[in-house]
Formats: sequence, C-alpha cells, structure tokens
Amino acid sequence: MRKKIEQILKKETGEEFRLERAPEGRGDYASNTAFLLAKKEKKSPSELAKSLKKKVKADIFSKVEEENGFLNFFLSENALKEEAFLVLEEKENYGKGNAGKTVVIDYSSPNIAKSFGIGHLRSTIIGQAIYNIHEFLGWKVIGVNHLGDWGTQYGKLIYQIKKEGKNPEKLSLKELEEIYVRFHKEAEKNPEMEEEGRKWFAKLEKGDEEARRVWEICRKKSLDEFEKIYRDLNVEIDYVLGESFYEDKLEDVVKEAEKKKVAKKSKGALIIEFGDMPPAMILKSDGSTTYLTRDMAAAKYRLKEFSPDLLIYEIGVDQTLYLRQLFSAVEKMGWAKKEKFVHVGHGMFRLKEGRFSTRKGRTVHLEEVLSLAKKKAEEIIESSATAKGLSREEKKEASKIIGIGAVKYNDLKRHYKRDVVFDWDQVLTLKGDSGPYLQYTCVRCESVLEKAGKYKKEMEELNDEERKIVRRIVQFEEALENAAENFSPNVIAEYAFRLAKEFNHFYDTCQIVGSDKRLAITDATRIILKKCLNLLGISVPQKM
RNA sequence: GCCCUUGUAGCUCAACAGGAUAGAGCAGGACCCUUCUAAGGUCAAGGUUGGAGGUUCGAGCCCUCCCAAGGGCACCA
Repeated sequence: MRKKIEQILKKETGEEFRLERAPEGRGDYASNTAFLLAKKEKKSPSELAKSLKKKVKADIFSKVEEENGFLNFFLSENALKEEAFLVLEEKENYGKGNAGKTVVIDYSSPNIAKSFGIGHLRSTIIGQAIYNIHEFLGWKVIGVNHLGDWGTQYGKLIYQIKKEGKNPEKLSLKELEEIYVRFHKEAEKNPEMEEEGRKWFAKLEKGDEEARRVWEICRKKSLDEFEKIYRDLNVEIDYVLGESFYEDKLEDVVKEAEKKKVAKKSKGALIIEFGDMPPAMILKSDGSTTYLTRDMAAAKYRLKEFSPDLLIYEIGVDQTLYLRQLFSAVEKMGWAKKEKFVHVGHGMFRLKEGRFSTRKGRTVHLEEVLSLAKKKAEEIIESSATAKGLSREEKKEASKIIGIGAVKYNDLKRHYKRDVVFDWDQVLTLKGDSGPYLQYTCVRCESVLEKAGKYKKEMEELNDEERKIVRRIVQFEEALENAAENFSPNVIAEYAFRLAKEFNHFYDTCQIVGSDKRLAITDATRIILKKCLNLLGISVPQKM
C-alpha cells in the first residue's frame, strides 16, 4: 500500500516521497518531503508543501492536508475497504512477495556434547522467524544448522572421558557437559592437560579409530536430543551441516589461502591479517584447523552450492569481531563481496546476578523453561471459563502451544541486538504483551466468527473504531517489509500486538455479531494476526 | 590498554531515514463479566530519553567529551 502510494505521488508531483505513518488524528500517511526540498531550494517548507499538495489528485485519498510543512494524507474510505477485502480474498497469502532471490541462513547451531541451553534459544527462534519472513516474501531460503561438532573441545572431552574411564555409550548429554566442565577445572591446576586435549583433537582429525568412535557417539546422542527440542519448538532446519562436514574441504582452503597470499606464517601458525582488525588464525602451530578455517570452508561451500544473494548468520553478538574477520577473509579470498554477508548478532541472555556460568551452577536449561511454561499455561487453562468444554487431550495440546508461544514471543518481541535479562516471571508471562495475548485474540475472533456463521462481504460507512482497525490491517505489509529489511522479527511482534490491542478495544465497545461489516473486520484481523504469529513461528490453539 | 555495542517511567522493553504531543507491558491505584471467549476492557498515575556541549527549521536517534554497563582482542569455539 505504502509503496503504491509513493509511486502515485511521484507520478503526480515529480518528487520522491518517503511516507511514514502519520501520528494519531493526522491521517494515514505523512511526508516530510517539503522539508527535504526546502533545504535544497532554500524555500519555506510550508510553501513547498502547499504547492505539492495542489498537484496531488489521486482519488485514493479523501483529503490531503498541509500542516507546518508536513503533508498528511488521508486514505479514502474506499481505498481502505478495498484493501480489507483483498485480505479476505487472499487470506493467508495476503502480503506474499515474489523476491525471487536466494538467502542462506545459518542459525541455531548448537554445540554437541552439551545440553541445549537457553543461550541457543535466541538464535533458533529469531533465525527461524527471519527464515519464515523471507520465505513469505518470496525468497528461496536455505536454513543451515552449523552444528559445533568439531574442534579442540572434543579432543579435551575425549581425553577426559578416557581419563575417567567412562563408557561414552552410557553418558547423557548432561553428564558429558559435566565431564567437560571437570576438564576445565582440573586443567586450571594442570595446564599440561590442555596439550593433551589438543593432541586428542589432532588424533581425531587424523582419523584415529578410538577418538572417532567416541566422537561419533557424542554426536549421535546430541542430534537425537536436539531433534526432540526442535520438534517441540516447531523448528525445522533444512540442512544439518556441522563443522565436521567441512573436514575434507579444509586442506584446500588452507592451500588456497597460502597460494593467494591471504595467509602467512606467524609463530608457527598460519594467520590472516586485516589491518583494521586483529589477525585471525586458520592453522594452529600443531597443524590443526580452527573455527575460522571451517567457517571459511562453510562459506565457500554455501556460495558454490546455493548461489545465494545473501548469507545471514544468526549468531550471538559476542561473535561480532570474529564474523567481521570471516567476511573479510572470504572477500580476500575472492569468493564474494563481504556486503553479501550479514551478521544478525543477538544479545546474550544474562541473569540479574551476572552472566550465565556453567561452572558456578548458573544455568537454565531450555527443557526446564519449556516445561514450566507449559505447566503454567495448563494451570490457567484449567481455571479458565473460556476453555471449558475442551477434553483433557485438547487442554494438554493447547497448553503446549500456549506455553511455547509465550517463551518464543518473549524473545521475539525484543530487538535482537540487545541483551536479555533472564527473568522467570517474564518468560512465563501469559498476559499483557505476550504470545498468549495474541493467541487469545485470534481465538476470540475465531469464536465470534463461528458464532455468527456466514456473513456478507459488505462494508457500509466505517465508524472511528472500525476505521482504526482497518488502517492497522493495511499496515501489515509495511511491518513485514520493515522486519525483513532490518532482520527484526520484533517489528512484526509489535505490529501484531498493536492490532490485537485495538481489536480487543473494538470488541469491547462494538457488538460484532449481527453486523456484516464488523464481521468482515474481525475476519481480516484474524487472518492477519494468525499470519503474524505464523511468521514468528507461533501456532494458535483451537480454543483457550 | 585498544576496539565494538548499549544507556528511554520503579522494573522489562518500543519508537519504522533526524519529524509533529516519546508509546506499551509488568508492579502499584480506581473501575467493568445475566451481551459475541475477562488469558479481556476502561480510567487515573508514572519521563529533564545517563550527563554536558554541538550540528539542524526540528535530536531519544547524528558529532565531541564525560559517566555507567556489557562484549571482544592468536593456538576455546
């Protein structure tokens, strides 16, 4: 809608317009074009705005006003209605794009031999939302789970397992994590253990049978566990291409880097220098590879295999420097321009008391969060009047959808960039600005529509309440676009919350059943809200 | 030490390119269920956008300095 109007305005006035949402009571769209022109032409903005106003004739507007240099555009009733009917017609396809480009998204990417911590939740959920949004806009999207399944840490783990004489088959992920923690504790006193760990990783890289066997077991166990969590979270990642996948591609990368003189020797290791950043290593002095070597191989592979227009890395902000180095290294190698790469660096979870720390026992396991959220939803659903009549099975299913929705939304409503202070009360909120609030509003629409039965797709004159919601519905595409451009699912979350809030107010003040126009508005609201939630990876229960 | 990021109501967060009166939720206060789902709604209260300068017709957003917090800086990933 906005783009359409911008085009019309350009045609009629010959000027570039960049519309923004108008403040309450000042129409539907506003423009500051006159101010921008005023600077260039040294004229008064107000004068310019007035002369621009005269040129605008499109009947998509009911009126155009000039106020202190701003131009305020009021959409005509017809334009609004037509757009609302379009929603009803196209349903869940309303707003679908046809970008025709390809994007590879690296997200979730947990480390193996560790339980899935709350830390990986953000990458998983935000990554999936960005995936959904791009897909809906017509991108070909390839999701990659860059599993952390290779590296010295597994040498250390194998060493410690052997030292403790444990049978890896019988260890749970939690126990593996504990063993790894013990290694670090002991290594503080015996630094030579670090060397042992590195040796075992070198063995692993050379294909040592024993090292290989233990590693395989750990990997398999982790994958099984992660699968379970992904299923719960309703997340499906197209490819699991862990770091180990690139094992046989690393030598080529190293050789190519040497040949192209991108890398050079330093203190027995092989490094890449950048000038504006500290150097990074691709080969350690003992000849084993690093994280960067594998990520370079991964980038090369993705570029070749998928020919993407864009590569998104949804990884914590603590990796910012590292990823800048990676993107720069890829460019130095001549594989792609670094502008093709984007790091969506989400802020880290923290506790009020400080950082999460496995060693200090300050951890929160995702499983625990999800099960508590489900439990709380279950309690509310039991005491809820509106969920009466649900069977026990249905209640259980609904609590699962609601609990998980709450956890996801709590994460997605924030701007990805900022740290999150982990607070049980907030994660488990089922009221107010929360996932369940949106789900509830959706279900509420559904319930009203069901009660009303069929309605005629007609709309007579809109009153203020009705108009307000239709205006909001029309803004959906803008929110969607904004979310995609900035890799910010929170824009959609916020938009959906606004719509839900306005709808609930409308619901409270207007009798819906019995009015075709109001039923049409309710239906459109339902479609858009559900779409928003789906894009965020949140399902809606039948009843709640 | 160097580099990056952040600072908005008591708490947790929004604010779409630098735009008009800075918006929500939670907590606390006063109300609304014999009308369509009260996980809802209404009203009131809550702010010198960390501080000081500057640029601009206009600054939470841009620049400089200061303060505070977080993160990163070669054999972890």
